[in-house]
Amino acid sequence: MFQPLDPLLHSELRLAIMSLLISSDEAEFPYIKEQTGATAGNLSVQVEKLSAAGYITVEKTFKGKRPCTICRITPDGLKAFETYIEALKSYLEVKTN
Amino acid sequence: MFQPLDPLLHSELRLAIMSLLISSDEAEFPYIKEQTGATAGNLSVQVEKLSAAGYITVEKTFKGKRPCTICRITPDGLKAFETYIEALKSYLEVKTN
DNA sequence: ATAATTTGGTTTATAAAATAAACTAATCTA
DNA sequence: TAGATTAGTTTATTTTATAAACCAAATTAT
Repeated sequence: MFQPLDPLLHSELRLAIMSLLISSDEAEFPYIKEQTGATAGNLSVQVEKLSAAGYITVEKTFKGKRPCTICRITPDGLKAFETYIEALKSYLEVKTN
Repeated sequence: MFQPLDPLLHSELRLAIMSLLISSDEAEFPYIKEQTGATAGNLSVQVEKLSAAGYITVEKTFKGKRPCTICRITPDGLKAFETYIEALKSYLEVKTN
């Protein structure tokens, strides 16, 4: 009937992060922060969770002299996102039986 | 960019309850319990939250001698559900800009 | 008849999650 | 060189989800 919703993706901020990374393939921490309106602390925690799950990679590099954290979606992350959307449909479609 | 997701609906169980009520317009507590696979306790709590928000009504009646709790969606609930789906789309569509 | 079981829940306690506040460290600017 | 800004992380707090424990009535078995 209802397919389970991946709890890692069923979160407003983490879903927004994944959505951004699907669209832009790679994004810097401050950009994600600006686009999502999240606080840096919250974003840091959620990025770490997605990274720990293998849904995104986090590269810590430099942009000139300043630190620069770049996030990218992984194939696993893309797969999980697609599965999540499919699962969501089981909640959104009107059942006829 | 991203539209906020009504936290009352952005919950696996509450979303399932709302989904059932949209499809069947009216449903008994044990039926919802069976369809969602939720425990009675969890279901009771989430039904109460939806009821407190005015998204559903809860009628406590009897079926023969046994108590019977009937849930129905309200116009407000339907509206909120539709708004939630629209908001979700802002996370699921691939952005081109 | 009464003891055990089932039905239909509610209340309460616990575990997990989201979020913000506080903090660190380096760089830029006045 | 003092203050402000950037780029985050860590930690504490609040909120939420969930299950366990509980209650009451009805049904079934002994």
